[in-house]
Amino acid sequence: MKNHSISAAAKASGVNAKMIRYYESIGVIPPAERADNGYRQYSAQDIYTLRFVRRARNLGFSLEDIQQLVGLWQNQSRASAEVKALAEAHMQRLQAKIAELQGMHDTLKTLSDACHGDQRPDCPILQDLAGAAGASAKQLSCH
Amino acid sequence: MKNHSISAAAKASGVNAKMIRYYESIGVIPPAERADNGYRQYSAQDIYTLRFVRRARNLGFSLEDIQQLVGLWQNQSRASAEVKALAEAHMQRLQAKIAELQGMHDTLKTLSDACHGDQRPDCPILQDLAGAAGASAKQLSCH
DNA sequence: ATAAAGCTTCCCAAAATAGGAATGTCAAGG
DNA sequence: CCTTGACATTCCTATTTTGGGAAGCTTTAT
Repeated sequence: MKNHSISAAAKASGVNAKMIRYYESIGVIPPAERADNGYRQYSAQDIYTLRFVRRARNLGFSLEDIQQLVGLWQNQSRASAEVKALAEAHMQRLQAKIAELQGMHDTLKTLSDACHGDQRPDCPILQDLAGAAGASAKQLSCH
Repeated sequence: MKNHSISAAAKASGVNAKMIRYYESIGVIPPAERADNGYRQYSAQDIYTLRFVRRARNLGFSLEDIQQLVGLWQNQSRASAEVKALAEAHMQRLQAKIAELQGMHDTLKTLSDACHGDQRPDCPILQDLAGAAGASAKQLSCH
């Protein structure tokens, strides 16, 4: 039964109505059926799919990934190995990103700790960014 | 002496010529002086500034932040406290992002470990994304 | 009947980077 | 002197995801 309006589907799924139309337009979800007046209609199953998309977004999957995942999810005969491979690839991307951010943080921490943080203009953070010689500058140049 | 072309400045600073023009257009760096033929000219000091921008980008500062940092950097009388505050605010953002990504990773790891990853279509990852009841689903709904 | 709310499509914006087109300038070589 | 190639300029377009808004139609409620 396709009896939910787009705003009802939005509320039930947690996906903004604007985003639902966008996801449809780029093919992440199949085009919604239309009522006689042209309004989009959503079934409970459609809303499950939307919730699926939102959860995957919350896990940081790109819409491109999600398009694949939705396809696998709606395909009864898909192999779980495919899904696992997608998940593991995404985990690797997450780990790389985490390591990168951690490196940034550590470098900033070193610089910030060395900065007296008062009214004097002398500041190791800016000195380092300016390319002054020194240990932390070496760290930076490795990026 | 402003005697470097934009491509020379790009090579020396590590900032793409296209990006140099973009940074200038949005005011991250001041407008370059022009030679008689209209070409941009860069001094060694200008190139230092560009390198400064690149390093701050490598540390993940937004161009908005960098615009402030460049201003502070070029201002001889700025207080190091201002710089330190910017750096610490950025460190907090980094930590929050790291925690978020780590949470995503941990959730995916739990799901992936539970997935047998073979030819059978039964897959806990998809089940969870679909909103099936269970511990990991509860985790997800907290996002 | 009229007003409010909801739906439609279409346009525009953000941030940062990249690619290309059209045009102009400079230096070297035939 | 002229051509060629490299480099410069500006302007347009695209990317990704989300959001804001306008104009116009439909439904619902008063």
